[in-house]
Order: sequence, then structure tokens, then C-alpha cells
Amino acid sequence: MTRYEHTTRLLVATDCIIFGFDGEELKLLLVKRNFEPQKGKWSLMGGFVNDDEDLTHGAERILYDLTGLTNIYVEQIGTFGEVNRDPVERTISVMFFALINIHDHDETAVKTHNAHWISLKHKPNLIFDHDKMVEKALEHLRYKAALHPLGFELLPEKFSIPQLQKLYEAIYDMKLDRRNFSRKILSTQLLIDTGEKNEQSVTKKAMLYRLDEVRYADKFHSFWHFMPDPVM
Amino acid sequence: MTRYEHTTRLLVATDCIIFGFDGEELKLLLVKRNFEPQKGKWSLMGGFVNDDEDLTHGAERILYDLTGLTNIYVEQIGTFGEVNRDPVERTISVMFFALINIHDHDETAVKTHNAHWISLKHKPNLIFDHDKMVEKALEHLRYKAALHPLGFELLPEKFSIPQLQKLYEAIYDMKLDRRNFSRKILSTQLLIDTGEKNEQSVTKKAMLYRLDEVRYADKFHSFWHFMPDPVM
DNA sequence: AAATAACGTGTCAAAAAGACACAAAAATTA
DNA sequence: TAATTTTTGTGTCTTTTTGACACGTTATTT
Repeated sequence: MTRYEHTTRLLVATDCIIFGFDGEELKLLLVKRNFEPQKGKWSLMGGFVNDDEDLTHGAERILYDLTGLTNIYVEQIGTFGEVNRDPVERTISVMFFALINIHDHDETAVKTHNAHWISLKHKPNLIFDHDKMVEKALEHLRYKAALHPLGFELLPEKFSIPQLQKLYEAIYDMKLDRRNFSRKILSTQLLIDTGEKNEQSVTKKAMLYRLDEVRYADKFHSFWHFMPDPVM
Repeated sequence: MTRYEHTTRLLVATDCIIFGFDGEELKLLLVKRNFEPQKGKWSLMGGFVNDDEDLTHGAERILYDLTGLTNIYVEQIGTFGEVNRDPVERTISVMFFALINIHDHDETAVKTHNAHWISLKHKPNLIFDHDKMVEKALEHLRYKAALHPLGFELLPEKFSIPQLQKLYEAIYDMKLDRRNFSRKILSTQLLIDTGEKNEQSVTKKAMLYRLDEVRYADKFHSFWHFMPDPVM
């Protein structure tokens, strides 16, 4: 037996929902298409899966093309396959969710693809079912970040607790109590005091921490409660 | 534009990981294959996605074929697509995770497909990457059931708290404290006292509850803590 | 009638969470 | 120079939740 007979083969694509954080707002890396179909419209970055390529590799290839980065935090978050989701031809799309430090990507690579960082709050309508994809990814981010120390992936190597809090506030679009947040984060013992301070601040300079990589890897799958109440 | 040119099309399958509970053990519905490839070996129930069929419909079709049931709790849990995962021909497989009340399916339909309920603890090795699929599904079940009131899907309409506890103990393969478990479950206010008692019991008959459907739908996405400690 | 097994409810101390106060650091303003 | 403002770090207090465990009840078995 070398091939399944009498079965239909379908196009398989991967689409990447790429989140970034600029210190104030949660952003998405979107492309303004200068190719057909739907030229001129906004969309997620995606591409077809090659014959000799794993799904994950396909996503990583796309992410590298667009940002010049490897070692990105990537996670598969599901597959959309409605018959008519792509008007051109039936296509199955495997979604990947990526978190990157926004100040850490290759700007020329981004420009080449006509890609832009756009605040989630001002997201334009996207092609096909990409709006639903973003919603699914945001849901996933909110779900996961409430329970796991995921946020670090969006911050620079050294960061302060107030920075981390602003990130969480952006993700959930709500205000948190400074003191309780700090207590919770520190109680995980994932943060190592670097001894340095955030010199960019204009008032009192916050202490900078870095992640305890060993503890992080070790404890990533534990449950925490970073958010005060049910978030969904 | 009517078709994407110069792109590879791939086989797309769905595989269903079907969980059941018999009051004591967590079980999987597996098929002993009487067809090629890998005839005689155990596998998950699956099939190829038709050209004119959504992914979810494909999964529901397979589940109906096998169990005669509709309205099953089904969730997509990811897609495996490694290049060589199927030795016959490259196939992408979308996994669906299903929870059913084990006493509630069509036995003849199951027999027709040469399917059997097999305790998770005595699971044989499966074909292709189906072992990895089961592991992924179990991980998902453990993750989700720790936070959401998911277990009810595996129980009959009327059930007692001790029954529910045994289910959780089977899922996590650990013992729980009767009294604390009862307190936690009741505090969710998802259970309605039916006034009846479990007449099958030989000693003191436990009170039977049913799910508060409205509250359940309303609160499903809230976070709870059904398990005492991090489970993963 | 006593023993055994399973079930329901209650108590208590420790831990965690939420609300809030105060003091220190660094720039700005009077 | 001194007062003001903004941001940050730490602490306290009360309420809620958790985990550990005791006791009485129901129904069968010995």
C-alpha cells in the first residue's frame, strides 16, 4: 500500500497570530496584502504547508521570514476548516499563536512583508476568518496567562514588576491592585533581582528582575492565579 | 482567481479520542482494525475529511457512526502533521476529544466497527502516532477538568457526589478527601438535589443530583479549583 | 445485636486573597 | 531651597478558602 485511493486532498495552510507589547498596549503584527487575493486588505501572516514540512516548521518558517527571529514562543491553538472559509479554494488552516518582545525583531524583514504592529484596540477587519482567529488567540492568551507565567515572553530580558503588571492589565483590559499583584508574582519565586533599576523611568526607578529560567521551565505547567477573578 | 496554483494538497483526517467512565475506571473506545493498513492492530476511530464537510462535521459523523449518538461533548484539541506520521501517505490529522456516558451508546454500532471499551490503564499500543494523541487528550482532560465542571459529561443524568468523586479520582489517578471534595462541588451551586437516592448502592444510599443546566452553561468558562494541587 | 461500610455534615487552624496605609525615591514646581 | 507630584516598595488587617480531621447516620452483613 503506497497511497490512499479515492480520497480528497486539501490545501493546508498555517496562520500566525503574533502578539507584541510596547509597554502600554497589546499589539498584533498584521500584513497589508500587496498580493492577490484580497490585495490591499489586512490579514494575518500565513502560508501553505509544504509537502516535506511539519506544521510547526511551516509556522516557524513564516515567523522567521517576517521577524528574523528564531526561538519564538509558539503554540498551536487549533485548526479552522470550514468548507467556505477561503473563497478561492477550500483550505484548512492551522493556527499558531506567537509571543515576541516587540523591540526585538528585524524591522527591515517586517517592512519587506508590508507588515505593521497594530494595537489590538484599533484592529481593522481582516480577510477570511482571520478576525475569528484573532479572537480565538486572544481567548487563549487570556486563558493561559491567567494560570501560567506566560507574560515574560512579551517583555525584554530585564523587566520591572510594574512593567509586568501593565502587560497583564493590557491583556485583560482591566486595572489591578499594585500591591496584591506584586505579592502574587513574587510568591512564585520565578523572579531574580538583578540589582539594577529601570533608568528609563522619570520618577522612582523600579527594580529590574530577570526570569529564573530553571524554575520557569520546571514550574511552567503548574497552576497559578494571576488574575483576581474568573476571566472568561 | 479560482484556485491556488503550484501548491501541494494533503490528506486531512480526523481522529477521535473517546472517553467513557463505568463508575470505576476511565475508558477509551478503541477499534481493532479489520482493514488495511495495520489490520489487526488497535487504533483510534478516525476517517478522512470529505471535500464538502467541515472538520467538526467529520468528527461528529465518525462519532455517530460508531456510537449512534448525537449531542456528544466534542472539542478539537489540536492537529498532528508530522511528515512521516502516516507511513502510507502524508496525512494531517485533526484530533477531537469526546466525552460520553458509557452506558448510553449503541452497542451494535460499536460491535460493527469492531470497537471496544478499554481501560486507560490497560491501553494497548496503538498505530501511527495514536499513542501520542491519547496522551495529548488525557492531558487536555486533566487540564480542563481541574478548572471546569467537565466531568458531568461522563456521568448519567442523575449522579451522586461520591460517583463524581470516583470519576475525578480516575481521571487524576489519585485519592481525594471525601469531605473537602463535597464542599467544593456544592459550593459551585451547579448541582440540584433530585430528592432521590442511588438505589444501586449496597450500603447507605447516596443522594442523587442533576446538573443545573442554566448555571452550567452560564458558568462553564469560569475557573474553579477542583483539584487540590497543580496537576501538571 | 454488633460489626462494617458508605454517606452527610461540622469544626478548626493555616494559607491565600482582597482592601487599604504608609514611607521612600526622583523629578517638577513654587 | 522647600513643597508637591508621581511612582515604587513594603506592611497590616480582615475575610475567604483550603486542607486535615471527627462524629453521627443509614443500611447491609455477620
